[in-house]
Amino acid sequence: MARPSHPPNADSPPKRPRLADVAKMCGVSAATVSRVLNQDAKFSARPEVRQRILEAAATLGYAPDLTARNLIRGKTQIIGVFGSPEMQVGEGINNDAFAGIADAVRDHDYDVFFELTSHHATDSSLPSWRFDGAILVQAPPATLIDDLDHRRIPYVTINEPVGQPVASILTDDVGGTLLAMNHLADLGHRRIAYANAYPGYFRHYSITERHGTIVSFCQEHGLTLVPGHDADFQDGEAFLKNAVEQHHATAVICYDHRIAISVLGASYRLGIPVPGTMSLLCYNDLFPVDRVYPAITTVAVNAREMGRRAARVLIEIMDGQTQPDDVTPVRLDENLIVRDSTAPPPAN
Amino acid sequence: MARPSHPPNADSPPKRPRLADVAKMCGVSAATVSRVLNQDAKFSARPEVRQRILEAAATLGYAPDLTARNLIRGKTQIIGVFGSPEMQVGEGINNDAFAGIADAVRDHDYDVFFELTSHHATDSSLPSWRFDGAILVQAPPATLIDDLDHRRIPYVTINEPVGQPVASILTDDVGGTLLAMNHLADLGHRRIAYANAYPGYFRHYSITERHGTIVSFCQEHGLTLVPGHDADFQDGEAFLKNAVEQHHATAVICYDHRIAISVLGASYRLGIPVPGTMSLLCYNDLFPVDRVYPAITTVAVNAREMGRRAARVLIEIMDGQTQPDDVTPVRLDENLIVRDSTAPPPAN
DNA sequence: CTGTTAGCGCTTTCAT
DNA sequence: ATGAAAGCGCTAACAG
Repeated sequence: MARPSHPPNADSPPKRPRLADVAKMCGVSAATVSRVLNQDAKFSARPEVRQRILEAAATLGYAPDLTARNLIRGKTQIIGVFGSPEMQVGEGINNDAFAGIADAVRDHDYDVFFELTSHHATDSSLPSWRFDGAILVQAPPATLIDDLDHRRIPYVTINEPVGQPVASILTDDVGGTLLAMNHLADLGHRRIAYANAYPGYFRHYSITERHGTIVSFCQEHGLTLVPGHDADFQDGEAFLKNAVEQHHATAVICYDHRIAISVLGASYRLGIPVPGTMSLLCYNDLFPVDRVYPAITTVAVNAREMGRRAARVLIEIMDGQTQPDDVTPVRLDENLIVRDSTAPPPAN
Repeated sequence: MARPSHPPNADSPPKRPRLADVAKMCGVSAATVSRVLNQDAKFSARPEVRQRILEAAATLGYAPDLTARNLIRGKTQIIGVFGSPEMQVGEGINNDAFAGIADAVRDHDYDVFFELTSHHATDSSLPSWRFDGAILVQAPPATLIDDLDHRRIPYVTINEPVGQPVASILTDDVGGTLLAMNHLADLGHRRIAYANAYPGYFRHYSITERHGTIVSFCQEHGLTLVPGHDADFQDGEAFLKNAVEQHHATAVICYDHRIAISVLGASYRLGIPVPGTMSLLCYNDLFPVDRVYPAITTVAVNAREMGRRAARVLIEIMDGQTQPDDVTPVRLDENLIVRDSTAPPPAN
């Protein structure tokens, strides 16, 4: 049983109505229809004609072909958002960054699209699309960057210093790490462990920045960074057996919230009280760090603000309000949010 | 230090090179350039000419204007993905659904874009763009659906039965709920509590389906569903005080993983052993249900497969391989994943 | 092998 | 107040 509107042997392939169809139906020219439908300001049509056009358009179900409109206008009013091929939209801070982009764009006449299919079988990296601007979230493929440069499409980068963007928004991981380390040092911790990134994580400057800052802080302040800090994170229990049981760390810093949750789960399995025996702290103030028990102290990356800033700068440039003279990389502060998982080390 | 490529006082606004520019530079026609650059199969150019064209294009930094190409080809090869205005891309099962869409599209000549800015200040709901097809993930605004119908753009819906899609992919919440209930009943639970959705959640058919199925299962099997099951979820501790401490439920089902995490955290604060005193079970097999302690038993919605199926069907229809005769709503099975948070009720 | 020509569907002067 | 006409940049017949 076929749908009435779509007979299988359709003599008339359901073709979308054109501007000319509406014009013909009303006995006016296409130009007039265009002007009426676009509510052209400096133009008034006879009410009777206007009415006829509106009705005809509705009857036919006319909708303009945006491809044609974009061609003649020379722009699409679309901002493309791109990430690395491995990137998950819901992963880590990305979701917040997107929300920030949406915040900034809300009152402007732009649409924002995120590409879901980063890696293509096809050769060309840019999609069959024309963007007026782009936002790059975390290391997109080099070919994409080349393509953007090539096509003279302005772009800003979030959380990744690549290409020749018109602006670049980063987060101050060094500063955030210092907040965390000072917090632990102030509490009296002297033996620290660091649960580094998962091996599967794509390389990111935050990995080296966080680790490097922790290492140097410990050196400068005479703290002990127990072995294992430079290995990829594999498993919560193995990590704690080494770091806490064997090397007596009293505080564990995790590269991100996911690792922290795994470590916290492992602490229960091994019977290590948190924060009694071991304090726990991680980067990324994301679900579910504030809902687990104990709630986890975190270094918060303000990803939403990063998204906002990025989109705002890009829009200013696209609207011609700003010249992309120099790329001034913005570094946003990170915050320390102290919760229940950090406390002074055990007395013994 | 200004960028060499972008002198601040540019007399020549950096205009993108056109096909004609390349043609002129090579002393050939635009058509020839087009054919060479598009690697037209049934066409061979003199190697010398081809070489000249390639070089000229590279020199000028030529990239085709996709808007024009799309106009003449009459299609964009783009699939748009839309969600409700409130929807977060990283929220719940969305991320998996997107991954599934990407899976399916990978080997096809389509690009997929997700709209990040659902609610516009402008009147028109569809962006200034032309899609060849669309995938709707969770109740998009009615105006969008009208627009799609209007523009004769085929679309499929995921997890939301709306509009007149060419296909519709749903999940079998009734079946999943029965798996969960039977599991608890088999373990010997007789007093069940249900932590329903947060008030902020946008309405979704799963809310009524899950709740309704639990209610009727309890009735039919003589189980007690303790009070509070029809109220919005507010707070883990308040919920447990009522459900477990006051009404002696031995098992708690949560509408989703987020609520389950809150309830689990509250169980620690209130000193209620899980699963010793109270079993815990939730929908959505998402981070971090398998990493917390105890790992949570879940009803898994296969969102990735939903995304795959949706995209696959849509592509088949867009490629003309399938006629959208009747919309046969697909209902995908849910799975029960038993972990450590469910056990027989206490003996007393 | 390659150039010429005719549009794709719409917007926008320039006339009337 | 409205129509005619000229493209936007590219591609695809159709010639040669």
